[in-house]
Amino acid sequence: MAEITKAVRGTRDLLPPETALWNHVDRVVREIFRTYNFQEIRTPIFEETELFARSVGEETDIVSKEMYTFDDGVPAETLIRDVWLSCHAPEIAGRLRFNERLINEPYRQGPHEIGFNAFWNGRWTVVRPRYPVTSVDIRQIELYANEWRKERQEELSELGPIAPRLLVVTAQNGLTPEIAELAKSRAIEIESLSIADFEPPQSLTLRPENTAGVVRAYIEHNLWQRGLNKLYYIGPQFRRERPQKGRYRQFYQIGAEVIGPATAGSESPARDAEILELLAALLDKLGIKDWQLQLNSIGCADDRARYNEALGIALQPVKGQMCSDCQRRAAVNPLRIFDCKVPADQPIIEQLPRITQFLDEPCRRHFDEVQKILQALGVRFELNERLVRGLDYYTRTAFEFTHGALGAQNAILGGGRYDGLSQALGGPPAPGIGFAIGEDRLVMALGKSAEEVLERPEVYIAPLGPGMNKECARLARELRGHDIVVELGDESFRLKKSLETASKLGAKYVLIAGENELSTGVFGLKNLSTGKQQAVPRDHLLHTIRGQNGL
RNA sequence: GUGGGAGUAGCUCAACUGGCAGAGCACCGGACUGUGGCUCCGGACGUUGCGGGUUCGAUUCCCGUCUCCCACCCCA
Repeated sequence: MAEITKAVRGTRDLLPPETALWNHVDRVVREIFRTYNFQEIRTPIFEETELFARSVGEETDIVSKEMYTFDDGVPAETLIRDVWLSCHAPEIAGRLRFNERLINEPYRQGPHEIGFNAFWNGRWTVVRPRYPVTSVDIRQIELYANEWRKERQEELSELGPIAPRLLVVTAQNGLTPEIAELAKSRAIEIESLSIADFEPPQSLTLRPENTAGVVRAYIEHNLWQRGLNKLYYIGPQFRRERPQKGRYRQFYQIGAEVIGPATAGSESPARDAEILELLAALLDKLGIKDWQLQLNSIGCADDRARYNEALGIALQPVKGQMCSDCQRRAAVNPLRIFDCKVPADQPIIEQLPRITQFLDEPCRRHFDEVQKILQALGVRFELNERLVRGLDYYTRTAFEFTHGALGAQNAILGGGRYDGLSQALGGPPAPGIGFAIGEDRLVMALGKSAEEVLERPEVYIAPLGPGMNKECARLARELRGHDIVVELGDESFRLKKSLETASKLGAKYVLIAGENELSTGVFGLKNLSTGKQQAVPRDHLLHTIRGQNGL
């Protein structure tokens, strides 16, 4: 068996000391959220596929090709116990498609659908027939069955002989007289199942982002009854895309959502400004310099509809001169044309209408107000009329924070308002605004080394000689109980080795504990940076270590 | 999914047009039996990403494949 020695593509291990950096970020982030009165929410790491299709948008790349989706219900480890021949009526073929890899085109043909069913671990699953079958011909069924069995002789022989049977499944729970007659004439045993025996599995997806999950939870737990909800999350997300700088298939996001009934102020521009100011404060507190806030409004759904139409008309005469990507975008998602980096296209793009020209009065006022508050707060921003958002649920305010050190993937976080999302998912009206920070990229932008935030042991205890481990364990327990970081050596180590190790670990003190010290009750405490050593009675150890911490 | 670059010791990297796979750092031990950093001496360290081909001989050339990096597509 091949050894598994590598993390799968696009995933990675976060190792110490780098994890210290991540913990540092988490700590700072939680502290900021605390002062803005946000509370943590933790949603499941997978949800029903439908949730993401409905919120993120069926047509987005995320949903159409970048999600980790799987069917719940077909056991990964299966054991063939019995093999059946089957034919089922076409109207239930859809219900049988619980394993896409096993069923495909051949099932779509003919008046009846024919295949082999295997009873695996107490569940029915379907084995793809090798040829399209166009009619119920028992002779044909037998032929396929024999071929199939021949191919799998080795696995099947361990299971003993298999009785050929005909499995009939129909929507009405029963055999058609035609099939019954055929089976009888061939002396084949018949088992009849109803459609209810084939429960379609649930399609699940590893979350590609967390806003959908939060809004789902908001609806599920009637969170609107609390008024305004200010929620944050930190956790892994999953996207099946080609790895690149700062882009992993399991990546981490820090995000927050402000959501609630409009009467609770959730629709107010004050919320937008508060979120943006929070982010500015957060980046500053993390010591990230040189960030830029790009701001735009993409209006409400109506504005966007009118704008899309105008954009389409404006593109009509000029799109032929644009790059092939843009021609494709013009057809699929015209807004994305503004992402184009091809120099030759830029003059054309400059001439296109801008979404800001199409904002209705409330949207315009909202956007103006956001800007005014930001100015009052001294948060610097740049209007970027070309900033558009890819996900379906966004409305009005859209923003990104970018950072120079991140290569082509220069966005460190992004977000915006999503006033219609709750209703799109079947919930109550609940305007909201949120953002998500790519934590992998945030850590990259920190410009700080893990060593700077790594906590070093304060005391290294060096037991000297046989029998000293016991006493030193006691000492360690005592010090740790007083919140002192202690590393413990071993009585077999020579003192030289202990000192070396302690020095490498960056410990402040070495506590020397040999037989002499034990009998006199006075221990050697050596300061590794000054090289000075003093004799400290056991009762004073804690006090001495504490007292010198500041030095 | 597409294009380009790269993969050699734990890390950073050498190895000429194909000829015994190396250095620095790190690691372990000793000099020094209870006093670190400096120094000296010694030690361990590899399926050259994986698989195939050409060759007397492949880290080197060819093909395939995997992974990483950079960019595209796209995106919080």
